[in-house]
Amino acid sequence: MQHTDFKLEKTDCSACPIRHRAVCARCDQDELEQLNAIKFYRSFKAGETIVWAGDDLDFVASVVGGVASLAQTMEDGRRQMVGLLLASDFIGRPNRKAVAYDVTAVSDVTLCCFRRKPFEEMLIGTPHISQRLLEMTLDELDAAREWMLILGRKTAREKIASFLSIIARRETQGKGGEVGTDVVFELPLTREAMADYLGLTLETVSRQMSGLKRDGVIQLEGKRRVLVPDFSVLIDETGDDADGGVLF
Amino acid sequence: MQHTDFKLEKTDCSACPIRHRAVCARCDQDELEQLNAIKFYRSFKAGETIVWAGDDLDFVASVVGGVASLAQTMEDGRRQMVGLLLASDFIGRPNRKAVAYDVTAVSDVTLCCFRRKPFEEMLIGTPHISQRLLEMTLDELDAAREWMLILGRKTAREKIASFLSIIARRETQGKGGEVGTDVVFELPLTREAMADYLGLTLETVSRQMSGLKRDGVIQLEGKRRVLVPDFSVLIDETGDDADGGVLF
DNA sequence: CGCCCGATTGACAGTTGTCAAGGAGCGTGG
DNA sequence: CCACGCTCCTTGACAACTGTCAATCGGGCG
Repeated sequence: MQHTDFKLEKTDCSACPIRHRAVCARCDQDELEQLNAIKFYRSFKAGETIVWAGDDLDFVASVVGGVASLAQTMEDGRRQMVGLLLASDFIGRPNRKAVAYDVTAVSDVTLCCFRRKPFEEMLIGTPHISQRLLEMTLDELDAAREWMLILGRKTAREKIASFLSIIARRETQGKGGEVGTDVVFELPLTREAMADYLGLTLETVSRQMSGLKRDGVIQLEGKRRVLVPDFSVLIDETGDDADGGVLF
Repeated sequence: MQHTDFKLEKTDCSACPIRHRAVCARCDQDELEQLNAIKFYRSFKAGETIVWAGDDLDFVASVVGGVASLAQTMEDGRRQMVGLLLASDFIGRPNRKAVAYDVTAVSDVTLCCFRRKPFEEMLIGTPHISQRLLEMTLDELDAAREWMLILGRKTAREKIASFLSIIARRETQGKGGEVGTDVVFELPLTREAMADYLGLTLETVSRQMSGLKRDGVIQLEGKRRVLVPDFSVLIDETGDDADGGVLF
């Protein structure tokens, strides 16, 4: 999956596509140069594991492009995704080398990695970074809590509708979201990964996708491209309050 | 439920039972005095709502004693707990007055509240607080992710066993955890609240509790007091790896 | 062309939810 | 002092949703 033409060799932050959203969002020129000195890029192919749960990670990183996941696996193979990392999201926990979850490249992924030790030292003296990191962590916590409602209380159909609306919002943000226009987006996950995200089996995911298609809530172009004729209908299917915020 | 004899009038942080674990854990004497100037105590009776989702909260707070919950409710009444706040846990999000979830006193609760505005200002210039808050938020995020595995992939019986082991760990930590000794603890939640925590119905919770009791995994003294004759048997029932860390 | 991976669909089973009845503990008031 | 009512909990019968197992489909690639 081609996510970007960002060059690994290029190290100038000012050209970085996530410059204004990542952990470095509030940094000034001087701070960017400090970060620049401790950073390096790494890429992973779709399906590759970035780190296994329990292993040490010598860096922390921002996702520059592509999609990665955090997941836990039980002894008997049951799997639950616990984080879906898109562009600008942060990987790794400061002051703790050992990672708690398997980190996997869902699509081809490029990371902007910061060597752990100097990053942790910088964190102490650079409020622009630590404040931004706190804010991002609080956002992730909120997202995790929305996700918990989905996992604990929603029906399979509501889970799928919720997932589609979450992806639609993320993928189309920034792009012109004209009211009344069809919403079209690409699913970044296979049916199996969707199942891991939603606490379902891939068969149930497939059936519910077919059901939403049969009922005209969505249309499919191929397996991955989704078209939503009326977004409010999709929202109704999520089970959430209709007034849960402005659309786009 | 009597959780503490901590006096609301007493304002000296050095006598505070959560002094070394809360958001103020790393503060020096001077910083404590600054916090002291902007703090006040509030108490809530079991069952009382502290704030409703969507309302504004003019303070942030630490739980001094008792148990509170964060929960979301769907239009049709389905409810999912998304946070269980015990002593030293933090309530409220800096720089955002509106709360996202219903905050409820599960037992009688005492809060140490900081007026929002001055706390937010202090956060900027006091790394001891912001660093501790980041650490606590990361811990909460990890807890939320463990919880997501429980909600998404575990059976009803595994959910109950997982919940019991989580509570046992929290309630008995600090107390002498002699290996081989029976573990005894008090459930802070009703069956219905456990159901909201675990994404089950209260009937299923009740049935699984009875099942674990029938199979000798736990014993019940009354409805709320639980005795675990062999903690490793309980761990087996959670479905987690046995080597998931040292007990206690 | 044939293989392989991901996706779809069907038949059936099993876990959990729903609806309903009843029990246990506790405080209140006659 | 005991009956009553209340809340919380337990248990049963049945239904429904989702999982399991299995067969098949379709597109991409060697």
